[in-house]
Amino acid sequence: MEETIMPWLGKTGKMVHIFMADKLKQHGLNMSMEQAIILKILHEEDGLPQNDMAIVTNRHKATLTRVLDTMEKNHLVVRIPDKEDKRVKRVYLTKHGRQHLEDMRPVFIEAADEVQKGLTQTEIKTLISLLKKVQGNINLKKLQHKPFSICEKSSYPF
Amino acid sequence: MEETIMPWLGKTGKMVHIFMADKLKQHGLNMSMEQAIILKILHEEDGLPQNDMAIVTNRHKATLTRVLDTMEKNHLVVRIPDKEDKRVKRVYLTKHGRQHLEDMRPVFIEAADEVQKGLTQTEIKTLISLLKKVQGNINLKKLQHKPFSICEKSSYPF
DNA sequence: CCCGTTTAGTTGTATGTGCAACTTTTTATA
DNA sequence: TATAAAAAGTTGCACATACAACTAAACGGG
Repeated sequence: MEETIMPWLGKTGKMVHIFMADKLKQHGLNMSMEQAIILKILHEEDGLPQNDMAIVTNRHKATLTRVLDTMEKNHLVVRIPDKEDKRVKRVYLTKHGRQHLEDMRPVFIEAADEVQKGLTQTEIKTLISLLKKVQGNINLKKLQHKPFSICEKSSYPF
Repeated sequence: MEETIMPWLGKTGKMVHIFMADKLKQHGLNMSMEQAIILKILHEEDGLPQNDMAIVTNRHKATLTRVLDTMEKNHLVVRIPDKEDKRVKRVYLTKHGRQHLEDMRPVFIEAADEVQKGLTQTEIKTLISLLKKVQGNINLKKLQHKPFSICEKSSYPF
């Protein structure tokens, strides 16, 4: 009666995050989930401006600055200034970053199988549909200054 | 066909977190979601050992140490050594912490209404049921050394 | 009862996170 | 066109997070 979805969404999301981060480590992939997400975003659309990446990943632009600092230090991505707009820096995958993404793929497929164990295809579709509905209700004005179609992307690897 | 629930769980959880944190700030409540969660846990069972709190909240015990440092500094909780087991510190709500919890209640109720807008009672029940099923599949060995019934608690305010 | 193992909690280190304040560049408007 | 406003990115700061290594206490098998 009184129960809301809030605690379940929050806790499940956190559990998935920890579970995936642990999977990466178990497979010897020295990479945080945050970095994995960024690799995946760039795999779908290389050369995004940092600000767009912040919106897609629901992170503050200052956070992106520092995560990208680390990733650039580790040669996973490169920042290249835009020629049209000198304020913008576009982020590109390196060959090294592409390789890491490839190495992660089987890990995430295995993880998804494990998490979805016992769920029917119908249940999976229902769950995704309900989560989409919830996302539609959440208006994050602070992060999403512009109505980007990009905002609807999944921002999670595989 | 190929689509998995992973990205939706991850992104929705993150969006809910940001949304709630922003709500707290909008209402002038100077408190992180992490601290709000801890207040709620203690409201349900005061005097938990730190290690149990780490398990309930899916956080590393070292993380708990530092969040509790901040909260104790702000007089929201107190740590009291257990008399039976001198290793254990039990955490209790202060009157100030209880007041903050009371102040947060209407904010979270408002937030839940907003997030659940357009969902029927049946859909809400279905969503929660599916999320429970998913949680059952996720075995976080690293954090949950012992089989605590407490692990199944919601660990999210209201 | 002793000694190795386990458990609770803390600390060092590195990264992730958000906010405010800042610089540089672009855009809008008077 | 000049100037104000907005936008992209960075930096200082405070807090959150995980892991490894540590201390202290409890446990357990001889």
